[in-house]
Amino acid sequence: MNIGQAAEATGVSAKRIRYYEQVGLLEPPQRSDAGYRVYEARDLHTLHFIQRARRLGFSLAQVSELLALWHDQGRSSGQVKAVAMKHIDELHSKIDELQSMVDTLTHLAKRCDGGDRPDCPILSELQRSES
Amino acid sequence: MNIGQAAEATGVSAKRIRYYEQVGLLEPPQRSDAGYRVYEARDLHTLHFIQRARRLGFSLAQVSELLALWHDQGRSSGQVKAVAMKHIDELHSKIDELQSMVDTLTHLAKRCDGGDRPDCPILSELQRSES
DNA sequence: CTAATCCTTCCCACGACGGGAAGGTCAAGG
DNA sequence: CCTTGACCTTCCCGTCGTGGGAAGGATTAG
Repeated sequence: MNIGQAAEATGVSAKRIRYYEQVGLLEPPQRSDAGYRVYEARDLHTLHFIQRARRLGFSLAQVSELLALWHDQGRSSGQVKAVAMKHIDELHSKIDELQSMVDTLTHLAKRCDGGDRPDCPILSELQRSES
Repeated sequence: MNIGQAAEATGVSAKRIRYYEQVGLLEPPQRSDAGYRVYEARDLHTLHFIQRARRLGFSLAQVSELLALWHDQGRSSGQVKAVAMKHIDELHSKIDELQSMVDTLTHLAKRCDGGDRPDCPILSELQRSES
């Protein structure tokens, strides 16, 4: 199976597959006589795994940890859970940060009439001279 | 006022100030005989403005729009509000995306006992073979 | 035989900076 | 007057996770 077919089968672009190989997430696959990458079923499994972890927002570094744990028969579920919990914390922080931006902006936008006149509390807030 | 003092005064690093100038957010300031950038009060106002807009999560492109509106005497508050509302929408989308990751992960983490045994629903979910 | 479609490696770009090198400038103190 | 240290300048590289595209070889279908 060539890279294009692997991409088709997994929904991971050929570009990304090569990148994952380059950064060490994916084992370098067999090569055909012409130098084409040849993928096996287990490579597709790994790609699916990476794809799902990425959709859950894990960084490639975290995906790398998860892959290592996946392959490690001696892992404990506690190790996996720790990676997940840390990620959940990061997501919560990010959400809180974005939510506070939304709160401030929504408050300002409400006070902005949105008409043709130039007066705008949003700009007033941005140009305020105090901290 | 040199760049270091402007940085000190506004909390925007000298690196960032130069970068904002490079990408056209900030007017190139006067230069001293030796080629040092010399900042005036209005440059500091602009830096404060940029700083606040960045804290609200606007991209530099959006900050650029806001600065243009700020300087445009003929603007309407509706134009400003439109930029803000678009940004609020983007923030909401991002929050929803992150929240759905949190929901999935929290659900999985709850079912993972976190002990020493290797069985882990998080890994099981990631390696699932169906879509 | 040729044309289309694959594949390869390579470099460039994004956004929004930070780090650090190499070199010029300025102010204070000996 | 000279040195030292703190400042400033430009320049290039790295981040993170890709996408785009060029140049060139391989394969396949007609």
